[in-house]
Amino acid sequence: MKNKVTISDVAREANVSSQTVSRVINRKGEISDETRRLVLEVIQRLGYRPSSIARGLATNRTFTIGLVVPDIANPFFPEIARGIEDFAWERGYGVILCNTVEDPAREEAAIKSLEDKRVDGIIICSARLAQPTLCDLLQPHRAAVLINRTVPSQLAGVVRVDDAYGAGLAVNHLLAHHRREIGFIAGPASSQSGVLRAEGAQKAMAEAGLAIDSLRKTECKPTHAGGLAAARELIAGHPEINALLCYNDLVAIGALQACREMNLSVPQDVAIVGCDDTLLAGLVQPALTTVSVPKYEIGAAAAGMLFSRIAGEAGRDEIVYKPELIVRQSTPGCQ
Amino acid sequence: MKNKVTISDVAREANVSSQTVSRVINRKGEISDETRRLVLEVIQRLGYRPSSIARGLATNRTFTIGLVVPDIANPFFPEIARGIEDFAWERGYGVILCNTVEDPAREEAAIKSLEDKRVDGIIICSARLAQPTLCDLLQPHRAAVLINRTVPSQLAGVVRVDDAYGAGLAVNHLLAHHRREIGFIAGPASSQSGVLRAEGAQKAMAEAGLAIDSLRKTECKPTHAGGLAAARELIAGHPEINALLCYNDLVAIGALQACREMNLSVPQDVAIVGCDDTLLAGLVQPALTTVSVPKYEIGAAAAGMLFSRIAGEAGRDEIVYKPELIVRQSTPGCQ
DNA sequence: ATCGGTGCCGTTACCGCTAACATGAGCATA
DNA sequence: TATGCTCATGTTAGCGGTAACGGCACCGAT
Repeated sequence: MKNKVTISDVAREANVSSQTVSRVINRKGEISDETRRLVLEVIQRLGYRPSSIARGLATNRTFTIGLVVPDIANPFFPEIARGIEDFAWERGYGVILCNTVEDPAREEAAIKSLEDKRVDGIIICSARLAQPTLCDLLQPHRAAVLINRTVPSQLAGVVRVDDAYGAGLAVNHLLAHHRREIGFIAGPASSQSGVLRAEGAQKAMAEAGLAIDSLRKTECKPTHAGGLAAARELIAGHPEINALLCYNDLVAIGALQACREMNLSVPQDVAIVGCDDTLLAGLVQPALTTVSVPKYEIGAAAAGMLFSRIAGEAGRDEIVYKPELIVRQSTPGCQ
Repeated sequence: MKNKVTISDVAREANVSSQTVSRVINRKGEISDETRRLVLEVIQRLGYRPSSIARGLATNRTFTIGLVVPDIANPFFPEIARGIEDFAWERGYGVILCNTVEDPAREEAAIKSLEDKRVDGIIICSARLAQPTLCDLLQPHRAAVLINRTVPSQLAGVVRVDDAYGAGLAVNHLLAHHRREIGFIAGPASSQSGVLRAEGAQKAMAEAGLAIDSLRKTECKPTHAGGLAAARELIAGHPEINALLCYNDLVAIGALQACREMNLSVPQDVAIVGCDDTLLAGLVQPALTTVSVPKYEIGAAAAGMLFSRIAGEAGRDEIVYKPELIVRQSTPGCQ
């Protein structure tokens, strides 16, 4: 690596002050065409690239945002990340990616480390931290947006899916096909989405005149393996179950596998509903009925909201997407 | 956002010089226990967090690396990204993620923007740029590692899969089951992996005494849709085809769908082999025979190599993983 | 008494850039 | 001629840290 060309090198070579060079780069203030051309030529010739870190120190802006996700290998998140990154890229922003691997300590450390890096804002997907901790961590950031997690709006904007509604859609679909013994594999207890979906499901059950505790519920890791284990256990404990509502598609696919192992056919013996409509859902056999959410759009919306907040503009501080039920082969009613 | 606490604030409050505070933070030089305790207490009390950007300017190190991938939404990359991020995280490094969306101009711009951000090193997955351009872009970086792309070793380390070998495995498997009319859906022409796999496949064909041009080859985007379109076309043009070797699992799943549309049964009429062994491969129906590569390990190895190069240590500058053929239901021979 | 070491800490200068103010030329106006 | 404006550029002083060096007290050895 050669020594980097600095702005003073350019200034010296072009025989102007470095302030003039700075003005040319940032298109600020008045510059004669002649000087501008000269400076640009020298920049080109020397291959000068301004240090965004020095600039960041001087301006207190880094043109970088932080993105915190539980696990980018979970197919729910890459599309969101794409939505965010595309939006940010167009505006000249970079994105620092942090995985928390479902570990609250790492989540906390990640948010702090982004603070150290002086990012202009952060987006946290599916935060798992307790509310007071989360608020404390959000506080020092210039701007923040949460995805699928709520928090007082002066601390962060929120982009979320109406999880309760989505769960209601799924439950009503199952009830309509006479599946009343519904098991709910709820994902991590720390997931707000999981909690809201449980509430939505229970509400739908209640509205159908069923006892609220008629929903068999269990927790699990939001992975294929987690779903497999949870489904085995839930079905073993409640053999009457004829439908499973799952935290996400991965969990649902784990449940699918559990059914296969137990010689239960899907959807005849057990109907299965996933969540998120990831690529997987349409590809497994039987194809998964799932509650679909617009992942890329959520990412883009979150980025948009973050930039508004960075700019200090007052805008909407909550965007709610209505999910949609995609009926496929893992539940009855698919023609 | 409150004003950030600076090192001078801490110094003033603790009644020492900021240099002393710096020494405490960085565990450099000799500090009396008493002073250390005092300083740490003040840091704690004031909630001081050193600005890594100011530090970066002073030390010329940012503790940040760049990661360039074609598309994080392609299931091949998130696991690699996880391998990299985990490794980096443990060493106190952050990762800036850039998607190129298969656009060479964006790839180029991304590599330059990472240079501007003064990352300590970059990892580029599946670079699609032409060799001279790529080399020019690598040059100014302190350290670089490429995944599945080769380049002179003083410019970058390389972690790759032996693609030719993997393609050979797949072809030999097909030939062993009397599939000689093999179509190859090669992915983007700019993908070095695609090119190497084609060579490996052709070599295996030749070794079996078949004409080298007996491999029907076509290009496509590395996506589900790309595979679907390419398979339709290839099969329509060559109805004798009884096996398809695909660029990756997504493409293979597209091909699977094309076969379904054309009423060709898999594997009886057409055998299909994917590549990468992503989560999808085991979940689709029929489950996909695929050439498996250790994605997480590749990511971790690339990060390890990058840190060695950042530290200026001479180490191995090429690591090659041998892929493995996972036989599932989309080809004959799965019991 | 002098010297050299070492433990502890402060001072100064700079990293590469920009904000804010200063300067000076040229020109129209009073 | 003096005044005030605009335009184009230079100068100064940081942003928040660290590197490099310097200073001083205290100690044992000569």
